[in-house]
Amino acid sequence: METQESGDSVAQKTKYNMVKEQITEWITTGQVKPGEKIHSENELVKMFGVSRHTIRQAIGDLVHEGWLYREQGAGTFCSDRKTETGLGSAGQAGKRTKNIGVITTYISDYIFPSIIKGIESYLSTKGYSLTFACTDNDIDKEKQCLQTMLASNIDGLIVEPTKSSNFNPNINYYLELEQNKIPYLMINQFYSQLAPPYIMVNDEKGGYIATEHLIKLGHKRIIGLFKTDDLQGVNRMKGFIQAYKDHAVPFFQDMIINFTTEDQDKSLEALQEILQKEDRPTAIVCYNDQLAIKAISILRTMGLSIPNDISILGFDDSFLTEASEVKLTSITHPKMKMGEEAAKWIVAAVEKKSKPAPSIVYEPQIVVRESTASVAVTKQ
Amino acid sequence: METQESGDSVAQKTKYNMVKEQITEWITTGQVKPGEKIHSENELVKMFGVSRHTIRQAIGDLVHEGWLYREQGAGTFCSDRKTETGLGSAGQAGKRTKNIGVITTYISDYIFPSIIKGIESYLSTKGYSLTFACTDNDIDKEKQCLQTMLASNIDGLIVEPTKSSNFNPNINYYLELEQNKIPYLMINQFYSQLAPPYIMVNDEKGGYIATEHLIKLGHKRIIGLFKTDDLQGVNRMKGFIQAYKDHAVPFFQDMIINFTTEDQDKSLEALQEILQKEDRPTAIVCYNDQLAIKAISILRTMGLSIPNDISILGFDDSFLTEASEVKLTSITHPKMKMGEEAAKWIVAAVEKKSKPAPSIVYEPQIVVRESTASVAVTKQ
DNA sequence: TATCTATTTTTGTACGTATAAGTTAAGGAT
DNA sequence: ATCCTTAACTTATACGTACAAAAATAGATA
Repeated sequence: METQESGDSVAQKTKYNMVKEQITEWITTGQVKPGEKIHSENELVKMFGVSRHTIRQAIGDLVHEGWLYREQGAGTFCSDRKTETGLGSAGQAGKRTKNIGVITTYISDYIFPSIIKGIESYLSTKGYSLTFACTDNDIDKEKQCLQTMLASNIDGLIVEPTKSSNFNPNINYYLELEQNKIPYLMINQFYSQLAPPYIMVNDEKGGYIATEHLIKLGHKRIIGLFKTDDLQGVNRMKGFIQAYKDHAVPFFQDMIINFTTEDQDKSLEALQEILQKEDRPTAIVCYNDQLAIKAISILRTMGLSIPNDISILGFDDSFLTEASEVKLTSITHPKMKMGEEAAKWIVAAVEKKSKPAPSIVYEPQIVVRESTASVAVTKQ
Repeated sequence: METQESGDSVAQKTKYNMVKEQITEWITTGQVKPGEKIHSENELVKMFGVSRHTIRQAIGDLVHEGWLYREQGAGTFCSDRKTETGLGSAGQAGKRTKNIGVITTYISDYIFPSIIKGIESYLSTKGYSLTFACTDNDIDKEKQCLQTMLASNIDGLIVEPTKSSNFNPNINYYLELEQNKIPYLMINQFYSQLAPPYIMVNDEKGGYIATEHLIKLGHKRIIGLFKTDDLQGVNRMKGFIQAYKDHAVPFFQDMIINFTTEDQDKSLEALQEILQKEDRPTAIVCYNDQLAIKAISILRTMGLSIPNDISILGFDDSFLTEASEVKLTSITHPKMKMGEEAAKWIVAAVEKKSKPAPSIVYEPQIVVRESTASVAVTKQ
């Protein structure tokens, strides 16, 4: 054996160390840039004339040291490891909390539990814990939530924006997150002032296909109930109006009833009034299933039958669509899947600081059940 | 239909992950203390019946995560990574996280969002953050949740026990909490092996008054559907039987249909069978509103009218009681209030370590709606 | 007793093989 | 052109083997 001297703080002359040195050289000399793919394991096996096991050991080390990251089935990539050069060697000292914050507008409401379940189920498989807060759609409470999140040491944040259609006074907290290099992701809606990464549903299209469905069934007087303090409601309303336009159905301003978090009940009163008029509408598009269920309850007390007298349609395709006797036609929302993908996104952003990972927009679909029918059946 | 599945994957069931879990368990439960040597690789090979490669992969991961360190020729040792958690209680330099952990069995299910909302709303007023995890009523996942909680620095823990009627193998984690002077509180149910502080509903009384209500309406053949893997279901069943006894109504064993988390659907099939018999029951007591709604759906398909042909009754007085066309008679559950009081209790326990603060038992009440009626109206 | 030596134990490096699981891209059907 | 299936590619897991290097142990010797 001849490996005696060699001064050695230069890392022992093991094969896997030589591979490591070569790969780090590629990175430090810029031959491989952040985000770029390096050679596959099999290629490296041939290049270095060593076994795959040795290559994997080298790459595994470099992943732990922050030089590279791997994606099963895709390849091994160079990471943008400028942030934590110190932590890599320090090791122990770094507080590896593995903690993701989640802020939603509501919790007890019907689709949020599914979203959170999706987030939680993914995070738990990755050993992350989930710190949760909700704003009750109140911007003061959002500020408080953001402060709490910043005080605890979260590695990433998933936010559902509060009152996204209004100006948001808490933008500076999000900028603070950016400064601290804490990635964040918005779901369902986003603050246009920020241009953040987001995962959401194409709500405008949802509103469009919902309304189009009714128009194609022959309806001409369709009422829309929309929430206007978040972008989901505003976008659904946009699609609603667009469908009217595209199909050349006469549209009047009083076919839309707007409401906000604070005056939700008044919208139902307004609906009741309109239904008592002479030429009452033949269909209703509701902001979501929850509102639709309430509307159905009112329709019942008024002695109107669904869908014979009037068609009604909700959003989010929640379990409520099946709870009522008349199964509710609705527009899909990924819910749990959205939660999972949001969690996946944020973990990826936390672990490999380089990857931008694009925003996601889900295309909604209509699920036709019993609550909508052709206007032909009704008296018209 | 509802896209439920796919939520599981308990940290992926790879062999090396199982080895990792076992070793981290030794550490978190204090069976191996910092500086102590763990079993050698060859011993672990025999213990787990896996190859040395697999053992090395598991240990390698744990070394990178900071749980262990290795010394060639000497062995593998537990590292003293308690620097952070230890400091937390010591209070040095005051990084008061003010963090409360919450573990529930479910999240998307109907009453849990309300409980969590109650907890969150109180904690936020006190400046605490909430770290959340759920077990899906699976003891393996409960173990994982407890590990994650112990790894992050929580000041207190609120737990809804998983499968509380069975023996629980994770007791040692709760004992570890006690050793670390981290207060915890159980809600809805509790592990009798532990005698912990708890906040729950008198479920036996709930089962009793529910059944008594039906008996007083003249029903004599009342079916009970109860979940038997948690104490809530078992206690409700106890009350059910007691009511039969006290009112001297003939009781037969086949008047009870039992089910567990895993075979919930079979109970509904069993119900359907019984309903097709000659002397079919005139009333049904359901474990909770969720099950009652499903049962109602079955009754509808069988052409049975509620409450004329059959009375039905649920538990928890959830929003589901109002969602259906026939409003559901149910037994109250404090839900959000329970969450608030649990949060209040745990914050008090964290801030003034002296106060024991007694356990709380809520007395349930019956809310009579339209789904139960006197047997006189029916044919009998 | 103290010290050196040989043996054993334990981790480290390195090779081989096989199968599973995820991603991507090409090709075919609609 | 669009959607779906298939195949090829890539990483992930898991089994096996062998030998090297460092430390601990036991035994022999001074």
